[in-house]
Amino acid sequence: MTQAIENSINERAQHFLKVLIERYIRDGQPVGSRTLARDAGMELSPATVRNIMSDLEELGFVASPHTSAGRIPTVPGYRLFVDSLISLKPLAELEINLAKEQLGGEGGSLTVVEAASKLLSNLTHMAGVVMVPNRDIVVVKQIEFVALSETRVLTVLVTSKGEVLNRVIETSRRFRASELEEAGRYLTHHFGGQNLEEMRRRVVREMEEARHSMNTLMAKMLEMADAAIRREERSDYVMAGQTNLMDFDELAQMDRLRQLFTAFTEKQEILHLLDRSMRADGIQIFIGEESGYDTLETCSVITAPYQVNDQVVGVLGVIGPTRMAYDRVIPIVDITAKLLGAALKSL
Amino acid sequence: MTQAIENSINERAQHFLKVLIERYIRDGQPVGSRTLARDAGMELSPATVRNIMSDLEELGFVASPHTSAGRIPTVPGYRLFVDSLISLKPLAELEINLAKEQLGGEGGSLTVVEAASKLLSNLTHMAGVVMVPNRDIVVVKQIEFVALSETRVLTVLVTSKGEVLNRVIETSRRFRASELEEAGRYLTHHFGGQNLEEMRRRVVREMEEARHSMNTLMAKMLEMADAAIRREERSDYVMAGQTNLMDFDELAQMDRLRQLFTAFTEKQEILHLLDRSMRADGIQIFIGEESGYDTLETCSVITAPYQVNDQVVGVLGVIGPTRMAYDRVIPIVDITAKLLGAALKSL
DNA sequence: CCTTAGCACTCGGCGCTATCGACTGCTAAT
DNA sequence: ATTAGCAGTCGATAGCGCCGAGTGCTAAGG
Repeated sequence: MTQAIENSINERAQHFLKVLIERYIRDGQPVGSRTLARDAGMELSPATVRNIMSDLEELGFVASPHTSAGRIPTVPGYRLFVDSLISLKPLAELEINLAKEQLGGEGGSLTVVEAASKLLSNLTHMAGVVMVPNRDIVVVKQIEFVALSETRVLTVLVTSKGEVLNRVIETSRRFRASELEEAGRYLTHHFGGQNLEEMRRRVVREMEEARHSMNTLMAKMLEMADAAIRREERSDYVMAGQTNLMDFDELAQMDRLRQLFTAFTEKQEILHLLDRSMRADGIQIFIGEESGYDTLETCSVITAPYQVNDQVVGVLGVIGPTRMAYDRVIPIVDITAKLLGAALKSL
Repeated sequence: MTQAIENSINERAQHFLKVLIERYIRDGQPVGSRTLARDAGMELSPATVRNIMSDLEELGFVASPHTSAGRIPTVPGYRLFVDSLISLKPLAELEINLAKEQLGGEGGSLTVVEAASKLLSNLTHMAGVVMVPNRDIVVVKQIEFVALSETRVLTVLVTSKGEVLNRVIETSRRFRASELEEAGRYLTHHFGGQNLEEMRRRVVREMEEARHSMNTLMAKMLEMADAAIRREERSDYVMAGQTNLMDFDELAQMDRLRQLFTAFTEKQEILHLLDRSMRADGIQIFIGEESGYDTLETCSVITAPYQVNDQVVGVLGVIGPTRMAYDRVIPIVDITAKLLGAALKSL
């Protein structure tokens, strides 16, 4: 289908579309036929360009804000651009080194995920976001129980990523330290190496069995483990540089901006989007309305999954105005994903 | 000093200042002599009011944006208002019940601190903020070490609030499980019941001693405990309703707004302010420039410490434009602080 | 048939002007 | 001390004309 459209538009028109979009991304103003004729590098008069523009408009790749203004790209225009016209700009040596440095060393108290998020926002001057691995991926390494008081037990789940999930649980009966210890050993042995999802399923099943066999200790322990898992059920993300978005004219209207920032704190919509693009492989680009969320109407989102040992463990990306320097941002997202994967592996 | 100024301004003028501020807070527009004469309820002509206004302006309590506009309150004007003129509006029964409800039950997955923050922002339509207890106050209850791998040990610090601070630490040598266990028991016995600050000091001292006595195990354990404490060195806050601030005209300029939101994510300035007001007792009000931070120039901050068992454990508050309904917000902050204290006690 | 010059037309942006309305400050009378 | 009256200030709004950028269309030329 896209093929059909692409065919219906000749080489020259595509070239003009490309130049137009590049120019618009730079200046942010509608591009007129005169400017375009000059920029395109072909010896064509503005009048001819006007005819081409008319065709492009007919096909829906460009539009004009009003009769006597130049043309600006539409969403399908951007789409065609990023899919087949764009020439990506490789990162400068300097930038790559900077990136490696920031993700490599134990950058102060920042986690590597936070560092990646900041890195994205710094390099792009937009908002950077990194989704942290969720329970489908996180593998349980160890389970411990620690008695806090007569009726309160702390459940500690240690994951393969060195993260620690903990939860305080009220219990109806009192446990001896040795009981807790044994339970921890048992569960670690039993569930170690499974991801949270698998573990959750097994725990539920065994809870059933334990109930029948009237093994109170084990039933209670399973219940506690279950509670600790539930807490981490939903995945989460780390964001940086939101305020960068305030500098873009296209987001200067308060209501838009407010919607956007509300979405950032509510998190669900963004999470859905990130989740979707984790399942797909490779770089994903959502331009304006394509994402399907009203709040992102005037924004584009560029994402890339990152992997450790050939397994996708999360996704990161950048959020900015539809009019963004795709040629620069795409490589940035791409490389950051690779570097983050490498950094995580080395942990 | 304040007394002197207050004396220099007679009862009637104060009344007019009060009415002016109330009116300005409602409408957001400069108040003219005609309106004020009507609102004040005294049988005085606009001309007389103008004379009074002139006096108030001379004293610096009001100012006019330009020659032919009415008057608006200055920071000293607001100060006098909140200090001695204001008539606080008690919360409606309904609102109090709502508040109790939201802070009482285990509101879903929200911590009570998050709930309080949201409550503040909902009731005031501004930004709510709750600072969580820091290491001066948090008391250590228990210390545990869990071996993760040959060279990595998880340090778990359990606090009196049921919070769990943990940190993964690289070690140079390998420990047996029994060693870790014993170390945990020893440290718990030794440092349990102390707050983080005390504990930190002792740990540092004992680290010195241990080094001399060449007790490697103990030295290493102390070092790990120290690392875990350091991580929690800085206090933190939870914020809600930041986006509410986008609706206020006085914050509609992007650069202001950006500064403000940057301050929210950077956190230090806000933390300083909150920290200051935790040391003071009772409700604190910072009007505009009074806070001492440029970013809060057009904002006011109202804070109240909250306590558990007669000991102040944290502080909460509201951030909004200088022109806010102080008469409503002050009681809201006050009551929320009390309710949060109560809610924490019941945990 | 594609390209191009020419031309009429559109429309946003800018600056200028006039008007209106809400105030003030001052003065003089009560 | 209070007040009416009055001149004056200033922001906000609307109207007007002009400029410039850019378009679409038409007709002529390669």
